[in-house]
Amino acid sequence: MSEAKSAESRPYHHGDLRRALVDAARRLLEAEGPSALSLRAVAREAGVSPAAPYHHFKDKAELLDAVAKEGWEILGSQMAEAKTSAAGMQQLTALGVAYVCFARDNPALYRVMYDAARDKEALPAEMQDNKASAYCMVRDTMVEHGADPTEEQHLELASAAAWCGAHGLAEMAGFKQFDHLKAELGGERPFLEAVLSHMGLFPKPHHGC
Amino acid sequence: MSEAKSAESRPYHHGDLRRALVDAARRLLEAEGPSALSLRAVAREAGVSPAAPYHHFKDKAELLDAVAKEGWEILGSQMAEAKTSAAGMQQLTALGVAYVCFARDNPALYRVMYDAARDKEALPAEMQDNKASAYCMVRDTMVEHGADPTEEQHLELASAAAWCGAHGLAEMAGFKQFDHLKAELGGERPFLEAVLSHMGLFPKPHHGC
DNA sequence: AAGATATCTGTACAGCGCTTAGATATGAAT
DNA sequence: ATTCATATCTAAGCGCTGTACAGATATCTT
Repeated sequence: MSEAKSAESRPYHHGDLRRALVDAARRLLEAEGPSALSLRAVAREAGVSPAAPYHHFKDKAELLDAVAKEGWEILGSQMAEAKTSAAGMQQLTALGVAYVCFARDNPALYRVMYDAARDKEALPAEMQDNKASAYCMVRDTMVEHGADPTEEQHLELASAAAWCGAHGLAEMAGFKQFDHLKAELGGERPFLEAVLSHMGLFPKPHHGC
Repeated sequence: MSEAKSAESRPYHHGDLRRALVDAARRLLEAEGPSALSLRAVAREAGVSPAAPYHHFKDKAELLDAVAKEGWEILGSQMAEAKTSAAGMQQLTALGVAYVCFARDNPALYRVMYDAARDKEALPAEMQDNKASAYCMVRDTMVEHGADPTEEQHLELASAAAWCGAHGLAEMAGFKQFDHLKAELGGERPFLEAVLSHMGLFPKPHHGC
């Protein structure tokens, strides 16, 4: 777990402590969960004093923002990859599956991503970009496959609804209490796809019924 | 804000400190938000020493569990009331609206309710009861209005999907970043109902399309 | 009246986020 | 090469947190 360049001589100036801190944070996050993510623990993991991070981040929240930003980046790229590996209308389903799978496979990171968005008037610019690009992929894919791009309001509504549904499912998928349901429905992927499909969001983004 | 029976003589034994602590916690939660909910602050608000709560709760999490349990209780009763004030298929919509409205009007409490459920193998029995009763209302209402009660799997799926959708929407409704969308769609209720209805969950819980 | 028990206080400890003052290394200008 | 401004780090410390423990005080049982 520990970095610190194996005890001996780390130069006084780290080189790229900012990067090292974000990496340390993600390492801790994966290993110990979100509750272990204290600024001091991150500094420890990176092998520096507890005050060092304050030269690279205004406070703890700003460090977590940097972690969250990388999360949105990864999620975006995974969604993009999922989209190319499907065709036609199923691209939307693929996006939804990719979204929820990401949340399931990186529960701690996923929580940091949304915690960073809570109680904030606006997101830091770079994080907003990464998040928006993931969000727009849903919208764009809807347009590419039948949705009317001139019906702006309906399009926004459909995207928002899809996003809400995916997020809700993503959160529930992380709850142990849903395990019995997942089991009943035969494994996680079927559960996931079943709910997504039942939501009627991804396979049928058009109006009417 | 402060309790403490107005400075002078509170008897050494409180009478019902457990109740007082939960009330103090909910008061703090509403006034200062979830981040202000420290055990010490709750004890202060109730006018007792920082160690006193440990005679009524094993740790902080158990106090929050008690708060969360009351949250599920309130949510359940509000959903029940909403159901009676609607008829036919619209009862499901009413349930969804009531759910999301509760989350919007009690964002801090809503967060405590779900935080208490995170990373737990199983919920404390009483909380589980309150939560399950809210969950079952959705299921029951579906059965009352057209869903086939013998198709157990599909029913579970529909309920789970509805729950996921409502939770996702509830969370998003609490995010400031969605304000512009809400505004565009003309106020919060229309946004809420529009998304719920678009999700196709509540108004049409039956199969097929 | 006396003792067992439940409830509360006081004190303490380690860990937290964050601030400040001072040490050390780097890069630019001379 | 020397000097100096600046960037980056450490050490120490403040007030907060959750929690443990010993002892005080009230209530209950007999």
